[in-house]
Amino acid sequence: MTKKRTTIHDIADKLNITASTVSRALNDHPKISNTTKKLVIKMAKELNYQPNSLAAALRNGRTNIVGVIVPQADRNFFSSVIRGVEEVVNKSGYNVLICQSNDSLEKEKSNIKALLEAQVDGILVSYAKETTNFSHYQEVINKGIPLILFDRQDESLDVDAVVIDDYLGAYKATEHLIQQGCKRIVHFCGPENVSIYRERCRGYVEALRRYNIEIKDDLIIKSNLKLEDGHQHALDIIKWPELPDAIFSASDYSAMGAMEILKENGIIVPDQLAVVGFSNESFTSFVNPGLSTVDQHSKNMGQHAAQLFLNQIKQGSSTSPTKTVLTPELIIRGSSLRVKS
Amino acid sequence: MTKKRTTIHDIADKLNITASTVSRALNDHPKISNTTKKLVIKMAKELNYQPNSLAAALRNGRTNIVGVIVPQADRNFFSSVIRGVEEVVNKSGYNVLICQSNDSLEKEKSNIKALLEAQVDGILVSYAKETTNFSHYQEVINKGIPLILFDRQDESLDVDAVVIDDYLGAYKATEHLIQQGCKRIVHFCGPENVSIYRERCRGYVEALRRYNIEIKDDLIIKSNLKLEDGHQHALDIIKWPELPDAIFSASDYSAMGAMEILKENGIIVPDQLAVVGFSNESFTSFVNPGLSTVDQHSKNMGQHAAQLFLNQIKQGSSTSPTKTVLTPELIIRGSSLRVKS
DNA sequence: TACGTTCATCTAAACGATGACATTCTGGAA
DNA sequence: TTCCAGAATGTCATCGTTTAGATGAACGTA
Repeated sequence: MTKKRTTIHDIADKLNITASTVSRALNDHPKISNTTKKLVIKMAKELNYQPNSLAAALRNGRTNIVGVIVPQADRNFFSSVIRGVEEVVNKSGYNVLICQSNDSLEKEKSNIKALLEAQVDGILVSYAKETTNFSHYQEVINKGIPLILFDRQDESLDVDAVVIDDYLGAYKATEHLIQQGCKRIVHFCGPENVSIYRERCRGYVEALRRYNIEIKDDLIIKSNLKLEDGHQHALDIIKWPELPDAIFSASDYSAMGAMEILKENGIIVPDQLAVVGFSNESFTSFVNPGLSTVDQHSKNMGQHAAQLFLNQIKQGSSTSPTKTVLTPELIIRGSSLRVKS
Repeated sequence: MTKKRTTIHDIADKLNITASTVSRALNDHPKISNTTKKLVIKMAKELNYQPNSLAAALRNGRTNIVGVIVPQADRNFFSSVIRGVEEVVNKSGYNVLICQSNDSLEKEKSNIKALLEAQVDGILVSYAKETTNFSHYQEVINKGIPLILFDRQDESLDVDAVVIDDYLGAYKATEHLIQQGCKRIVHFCGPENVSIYRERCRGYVEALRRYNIEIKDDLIIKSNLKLEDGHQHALDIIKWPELPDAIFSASDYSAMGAMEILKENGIIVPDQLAVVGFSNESFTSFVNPGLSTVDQHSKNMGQHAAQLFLNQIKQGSSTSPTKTVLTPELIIRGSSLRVKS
């Protein structure tokens, strides 16, 4: 049935040498003669030898696995980040272990636990919306395992991070709406504990201020930013005595949800009410009108995060954490483009 | 800096017992007295003991990791399957290692290699569109590692599989179009080496036959089924001397691509041309008109696949492979619903 | 008292790869 | 011939956990 796997000992026996020589030959150690190396490699092929990475990992404390925790892998943004990470770390011989937190703190904790137990060599995280307490990360740091945050980061944690300039993205989006003639702009604002949402809100507020538009608290709607939240907010909004003339949502999903309800109720987007989302999810280009949004250069972010990890591995724990900020890009589509008249 | 991790030996020393007793106590071995167990567990907590799963894995040949290979993790269908798998296997103490093949045979091979090297306890795969040769799977089987195929399977491989009844899904979709009065129905047909696409094509053909509609080869368009392919096909179609009255696409993406071009060219969906896709991607409900499609009960499929894996683990390699077939569900939206007149 | 049982624990050998250190061998310099 | 340097390989302990088999203590029984 299950054949016993070949080990370096089997190879050694066949060639009348020792396992350590085989090990060194396979690792291209300089002190092993070329003839031996060739013999070993040939025999390894012949016996269909597959290294047991567990044994190696146990011995030298490195698994060559990096763990990535994302809220949801089926978001275009996160899956692109993951692809970026893979691209970079694969080249250095690492594999990627993906976990989903479903935006739940509990799941995130258990993910961290699983990754630590699997002895990954590093952990890249975009934390859950629910996460407000970071003690579980402290354990990662204490263990000396490289930790890199991407997209969602926290100032209280002194670790490497890659983020986009959410402030700038939101500023650009809001400015664009203002330039389209909008004055009463609603903002769907995400959970306060997540810094990206605080920043997006700040960008929104700042743009209004710069253009001398009054900031009204009741135009800022706290939201969980899911599709259904968008539905609900839009249902509320259409009951207001005076309709706003734009929505800037911190997420494409809630923006989409709002658009659906608006359409159902005969409110014309963008003429009566312009909409801008955030993330450049793939569906934003499918819908009609196309949903204006902010692209986050996701793959780039993944590559950056991976590079930070590799740097940490090389240099040991770096002196001071590196915070990389990428510049987002405003993508203008039909949902916010008012016909000049 | 990096503190040395506590091992069972540390616990043993503190309590003046041996490591083997500690190991057994932690594993709730029946021959260990309750008092010792309690002491060990208490001390383990005190020293913040975290088992080294690598060592355990090396010793007993099981890693408690299952590998899942999907073409693309950001497809709603696949990410739901993954969630289903996770749900089931987590309960039995397994973790899930996700790999993406990007529909490339080479990447798929390297994924398999990586999973084997990581010594996963089982592999669940939906193979790449490019995959026509299954020798890399043979190695998995030879090693005695449980292999389960989902969604995309191959009859030549004698392994457990969970699929939906693609034939039935396609039949229902085509029948629905016929009942809406369509007679010239185009089919976007995926690569022949992938059985699900063969089956979908068969369902399409059979429905036409049953309703005595002539099957015309030039209405069956071979496609890679991406968004861009849909664009291209639609561009071709609108140049035909006689427009078809419906498209049944084996994928939501190519269906979407076609809809975009049709709209741009002023062709009204569904009145002039009805469209049905396949997979129930999340965007299908966002677009206008909503895209009719076939739901594949993805989470259910993941749960089933995971269960098959667990069964194999329990029973050793099963006598004869189990093929589970789930029933798909036709979801009718605006893109295929013609107003009765 | 001698002996078998049972229970709780200990001993020691794995699992497979690695690397510091020890050993052997070769050729060349003194 | 002797000695040494350096190249190539061997020895052996180690990573942390698990487990078959050995050991020993406590108890009951004849």
